[in-house]
Amino acid sequence: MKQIEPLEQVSASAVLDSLVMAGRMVEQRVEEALQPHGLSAAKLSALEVLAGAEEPMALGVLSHRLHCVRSNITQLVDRLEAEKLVRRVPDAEDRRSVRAAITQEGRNRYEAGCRALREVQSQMLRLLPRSEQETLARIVGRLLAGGK
Amino acid sequence: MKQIEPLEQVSASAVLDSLVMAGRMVEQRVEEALQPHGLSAAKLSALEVLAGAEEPMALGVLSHRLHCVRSNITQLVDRLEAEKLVRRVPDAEDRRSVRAAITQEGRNRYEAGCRALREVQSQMLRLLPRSEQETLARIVGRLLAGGK
DNA sequence: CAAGATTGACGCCTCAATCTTA
DNA sequence: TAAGATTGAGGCGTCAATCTTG
Repeated sequence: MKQIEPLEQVSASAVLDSLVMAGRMVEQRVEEALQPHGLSAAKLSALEVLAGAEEPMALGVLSHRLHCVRSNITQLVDRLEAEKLVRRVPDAEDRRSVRAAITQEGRNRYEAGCRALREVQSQMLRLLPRSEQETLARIVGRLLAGGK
Repeated sequence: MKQIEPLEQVSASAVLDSLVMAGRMVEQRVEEALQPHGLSAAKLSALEVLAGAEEPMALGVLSHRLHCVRSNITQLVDRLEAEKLVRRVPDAEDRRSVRAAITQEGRNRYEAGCRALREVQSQMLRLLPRSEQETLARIVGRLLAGGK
């Protein structure tokens, strides 16, 4: 007879691997949904913050809001500016600072991107009954809370 | 009185956002654990496949195993070769093909990386009781199965 | 000096174009 | 022609070094 195997270790890492794969799958689907609109998740996030702001926002502030490093924003805004979705405006009060202002074209693209995003999101959520969505949110929330 | 708000849409996207964040958190922790050993998740995965193979493996085969594109492997193997963890060897049978062979140094680093990986994995899994690990695996599995 | 932003270099991923061999 | 791999360009992220301004 075959010995019972100690599956804990292997199945344990499988949970985390699946979690990572699922996260990537969601990201992938979002990127695909945004692509026809000439947007990416990174660009949409930046536009979302800028669209919700009252005035042009300093790049340092934007980097905090997007949980990334300053130099990342420099390049992201470079790309957004090249597509005329955002404009760099000087800050009169602090001449070290550069602010990003969303353009009308930026707002339009942002709205279109949002619709595509909501579409693909509800499509994915249809894969899970409401109760499992709540369970997933709870478990993943605990994981995030525990993660340093 | 304030109207009851339709929270379904916002809370729905929050589940997916949390899922993506959790996946990234796991990846982040793995990268941090591997960094002291001069490894990344991408490098470790490649070494894992090569260490488990009987003979040097064609780069095209490796790219299939790692679910990525050929040119990605070209560069990944470039970096692994620069660190002497892998060697490119010509294929006598098909001179178009290049095979990657793991070196002894590669095997040593792979073993060290594996230990660090298991360590950080069990550390993260301690955040969830066994029953929730199983629930998470089931739900995430359904999501992965449904994702095209 | 410290805080803004930028630059350059790199990791890791993609795609399109190219080169060599089957 | 098609199948191997590579190259070049670009997106998105990091870090270290630099430049300007406070």
